[in-house]
Amino acid sequence: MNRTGMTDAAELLREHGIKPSHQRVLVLSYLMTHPEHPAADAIYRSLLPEMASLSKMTVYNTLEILRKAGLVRIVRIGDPEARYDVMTDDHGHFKCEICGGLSDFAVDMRPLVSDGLAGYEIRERNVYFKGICPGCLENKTE
Amino acid sequence: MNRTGMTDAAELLREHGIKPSHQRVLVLSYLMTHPEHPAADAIYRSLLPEMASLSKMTVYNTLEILRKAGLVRIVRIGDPEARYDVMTDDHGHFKCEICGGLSDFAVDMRPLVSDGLAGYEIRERNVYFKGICPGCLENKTE
DNA sequence: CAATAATTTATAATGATTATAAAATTATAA
DNA sequence: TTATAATTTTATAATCATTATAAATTATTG
Repeated sequence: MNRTGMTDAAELLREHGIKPSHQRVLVLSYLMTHPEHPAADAIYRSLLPEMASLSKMTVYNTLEILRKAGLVRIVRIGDPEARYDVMTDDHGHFKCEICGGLSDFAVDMRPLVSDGLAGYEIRERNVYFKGICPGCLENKTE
Repeated sequence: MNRTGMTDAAELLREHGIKPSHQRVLVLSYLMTHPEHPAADAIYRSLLPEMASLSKMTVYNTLEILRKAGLVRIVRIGDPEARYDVMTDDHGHFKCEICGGLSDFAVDMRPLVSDGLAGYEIRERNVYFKGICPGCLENKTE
């Protein structure tokens, strides 16, 4: 056991039956330490300095493996590109329509379960709001 | 005033300052009468028999105009393609991971507003669940 | 009707993602 | 260890929804 993001990620991969290759550990630990929900391309570009041989295809492959294992979730709000979110407790996403920024907010999803879904097997609950973030609101009034 | 979907759509467009061209009325009334949240291409293909000259570009243009006017909302869950939803009261979307079907369910979004969003201007609230619909659950156990 | 603006259309371009297969790495067995 | 097989990574090309552009059509106004 170790306190660095790196080995935590490796352990997490092993726990989910995924071989912790160098590239996979890089991708997962990047997601674990970057809460801004990066897109595949952003992850790729950020890791390139650390690993020049990295291919974007590997990033896509890894993200798909992580998604299937339930370790990450895809956040798709408005933009054409998918953004990735390490699975933690239920939380909502706020997308600013001006700066495009994506932030988390706490949300209790239990009261959402409605009678309209009797007979459905719910596997994932997502909440996202759109609007304007405090920073952009400030710029508008200036 | 008239009871057909057609003229209702035309009126709705006028109320929102959008000139109700034949193609725009077709697209909007199609959305109003088809609750399955069709994608742009599905709308296009469905309307082609009615209007052979229709271009897919017009469908995209119209959907963007409707979205800007707040008449429709984009639903993007998992798939690469956007699906469109006429704006009604707040409701959630359930996406079946097996058949891909999209259905609505009632949801009260008011209790969702969390203290974490103080200072944010919320313009749109979305809730979507993923899982397996009753039909696909039945097929699995057979 | 003529002139101008708005809308629609056809076509090409973009860009994120996926498919494919070759190369490299890692695991397995002799 | 060495050969072989399996897995993973990589490079390249293909796909597909969407957007850009500009020409053609339609509507509007003087």
